[in-house]
Amino acid sequence: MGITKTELFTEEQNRMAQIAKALGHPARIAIIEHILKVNQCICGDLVGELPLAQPTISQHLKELKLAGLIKGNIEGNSVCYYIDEQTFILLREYFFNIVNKVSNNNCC
Amino acid sequence: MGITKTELFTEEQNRMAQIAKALGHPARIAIIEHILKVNQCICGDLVGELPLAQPTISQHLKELKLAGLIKGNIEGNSVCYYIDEQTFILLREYFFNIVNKVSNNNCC
DNA sequence: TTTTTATATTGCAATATTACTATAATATGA
DNA sequence: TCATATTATAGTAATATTGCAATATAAAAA
Repeated sequence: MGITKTELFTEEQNRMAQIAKALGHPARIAIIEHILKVNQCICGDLVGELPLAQPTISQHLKELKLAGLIKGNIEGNSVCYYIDEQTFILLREYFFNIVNKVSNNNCC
Repeated sequence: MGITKTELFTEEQNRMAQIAKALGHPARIAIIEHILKVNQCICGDLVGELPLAQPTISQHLKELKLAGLIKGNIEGNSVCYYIDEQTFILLREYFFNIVNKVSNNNCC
């Protein structure tokens, strides 16, 4: 099939999966980490930084943006990409709560 | 192509992408959340809990285990799955650091 | 206006993922 | 031993992802 049965899960579960999926590629992790390092950047910077073709990087940026991990501001003929802090706060909280919960458990 | 060029990225980037990818499906998020709720469970519990067939759930469990998000102990003829805390601590730290870094930035 | 610069989109081929049925493997209980 | 219970694996079909070349779009510079 190859199709995910999203209708069978909660909105929150689908949202978290969407975010995680967007981070589920090393190029997209590398993009996030580069933006973190330089604060903000344009697609061309990443083309110089990563060993991938421009259309490939543009596509990865699109997916990161769609999942809400980055935002883009048009500045002249280029686009300034930067981190969407809110989404990473959500991730921080999510895993903070999980670790908290697990620490209180005793297991098999 | 459909093939990820893992050799072009660092070990850490590939590792983080691997973990995120494993969480990038609502069924696997649902599995993690169910294990968190009941502390530990066997595959059969999840078959009763999620609207997916047994082999599908078994496959998802395998991927979660491979990525190091859960562990499994054989107990008789069933397998007891539970959260691998260390990996979630890694995730907590990763996003904690990102939010910290972003908060200190001022952006476009 | 024409050219250059920067990014996005389209179309494609190779590969990966998802979910299932059927079946295998393994341990437990009668 | 034979049947049952539990999980895993193999095989398959439908769909998604990845990465690129070619091209389109749009703003800036000449």
